[in-house]
Amino acid sequence: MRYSLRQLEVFLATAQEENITKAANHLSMSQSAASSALGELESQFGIQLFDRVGKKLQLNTLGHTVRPQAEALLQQAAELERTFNEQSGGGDLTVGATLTIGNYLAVGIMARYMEEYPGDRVALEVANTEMIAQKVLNFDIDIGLIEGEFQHPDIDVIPWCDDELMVFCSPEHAYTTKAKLTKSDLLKAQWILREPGSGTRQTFDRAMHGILPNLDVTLELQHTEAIKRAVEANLGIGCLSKVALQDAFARGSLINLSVPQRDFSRQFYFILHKQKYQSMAIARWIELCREEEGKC
DNA sequence: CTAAGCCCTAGCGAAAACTG
DNA sequence: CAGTTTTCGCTAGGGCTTAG
Repeated sequence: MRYSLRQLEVFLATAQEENITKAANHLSMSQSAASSALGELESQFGIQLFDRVGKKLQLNTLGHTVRPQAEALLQQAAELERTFNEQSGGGDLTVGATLTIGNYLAVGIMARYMEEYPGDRVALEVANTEMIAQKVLNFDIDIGLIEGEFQHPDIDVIPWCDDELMVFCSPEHAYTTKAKLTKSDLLKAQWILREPGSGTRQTFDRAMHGILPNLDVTLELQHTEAIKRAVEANLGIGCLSKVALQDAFARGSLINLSVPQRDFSRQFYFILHKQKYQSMAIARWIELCREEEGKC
């Protein structure tokens, strides 16, 4: 073997940081050792994996090509190591999720995962779809959980479960007496919604096709809990995913309103880097998500 | 089979070289 | 000049070879 796993670690850390010093810190080694490990790997095969542009190390075409393979190889090596250690658990996992999924679904799944594999850590990063996808592409996270459509040539998008937005109001609101809301009810209402660009808002806008510009949006908030509080205070009516509302409906602090003529359905998806090695940890995580599907 | 010696590799710190 | 990478000399540890 003309290269070592350590050299690959240095290569990947450098690819991620675009900086040998930071990569060395990341790996808890001296900068010179990292530099020589990378230099060794390149000189061993007479290749260059980075373009040295001034002070920056930028991944070149060859570097981009081998990065996913190196990533996969190290993942497998880590798994093999775990097997040697007779810890047949899942392994550490970094999950990215959008706000709704992160707050209402992912935490429960994390708890089950960590209960199953007490030694393993799961890190959860909550961000918008765009950020999650970027982190998947950069191998920063192992798997992304997103709401709404997404497409990228390097990303596999796998449907997870169906979701639905629900319109709701406070128990004191005049609409609680209505069996169903009509178009004019929707137009007369004061809306409290998620901010534009969020997956929830995308679905809402799509559902309100035709009357969207005429809706009275009084408040746009980035947090689902804040929206629920505002609606509870009877500042207007809201529209959020059913997973965020089940508790409040059960308690009676919020009331579900029927809007039969509008399609509020959507889907949650897994997103994975096409070239990333599918570790046992990822496979188990997906399994647990599928088992949790009933709660969506 | 074991122990001693040799060699190789990875890592470190310091200094040089390079760039913006 | 400051920040970063590369190079150099040195050390420690591990693995391989060989003599007994």
